Amino acid sequence: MPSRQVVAKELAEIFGILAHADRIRMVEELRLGEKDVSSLANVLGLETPRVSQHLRLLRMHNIVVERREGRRHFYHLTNPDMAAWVLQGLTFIEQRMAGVTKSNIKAARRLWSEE
Amino acid sequence: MPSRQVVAKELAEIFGILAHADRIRMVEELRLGEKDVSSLANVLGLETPRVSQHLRLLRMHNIVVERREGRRHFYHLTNPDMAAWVLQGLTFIEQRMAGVTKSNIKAARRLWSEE
DNA sequence: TTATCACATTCACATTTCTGGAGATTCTAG
DNA sequence: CTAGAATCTCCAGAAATGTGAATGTGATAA
Repeated sequence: MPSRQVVAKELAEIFGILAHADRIRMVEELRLGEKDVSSLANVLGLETPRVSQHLRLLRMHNIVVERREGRRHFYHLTNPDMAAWVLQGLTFIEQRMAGVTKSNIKAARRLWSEE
Repeated sequence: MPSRQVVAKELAEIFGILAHADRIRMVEELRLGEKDVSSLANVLGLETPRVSQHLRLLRMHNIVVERREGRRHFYHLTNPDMAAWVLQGLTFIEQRMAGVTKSNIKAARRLWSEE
């Protein structure tokens, strides 16, 4: 198969994994460093099983890395730059403006850019 | 709904639309300017109905813009920067290396970076 | 050691969404 | 009207989602 097709397929897979609001928020929550499952669940307002399943997917695709400490499982981004890259995608929703106010975008950009 | 959730949902939608190898290749094919449906179909080795379907999706989400000239429909990227952004995603598959050789990635990067 | 709690993962299942192919339909130029 | 170009419709098979229940593990106490 031509390299373009192979690579496009891989890219599509990455996009597919990030094609979920919960997982996007997880990537952004992990932008500054590791968090354990229950903190994530708490911050995102989700049940632990769901968070765990999302993490499994992210882990299987090497987007996050797990570190165990006692009974807690900490996760961090394999490549912290990914959070910024995802955030850059906001550039392309500003123009569609479909039900998304600019203020919402600004707010999110601000929140996910804080150190 | 908190702005972060709203924005994450929108971002997820963009990612979802790009989560298809054909559509990624289309975005890259359009990086330098407009093309009509049959040229796209030809370049990508797909049937026109399928290309048209993909374009419909991209159009509905303002990722591409249509321009008609006679019986031909030309499409171009709403924001040409998107092609570069998508290409940047390659950064994150280089580390996974799951069945994708580095040479494939380099080749694709080269091809989709040509002017 | 055993019992128990806390944290996390996995399983099973109903539901939803995505996909891709074939054919019908619309639209336009000549 | 005719032919070519592109789009739309329909549907069965595949994949992703979400929820609750069940199962693992590590720490802690008796």
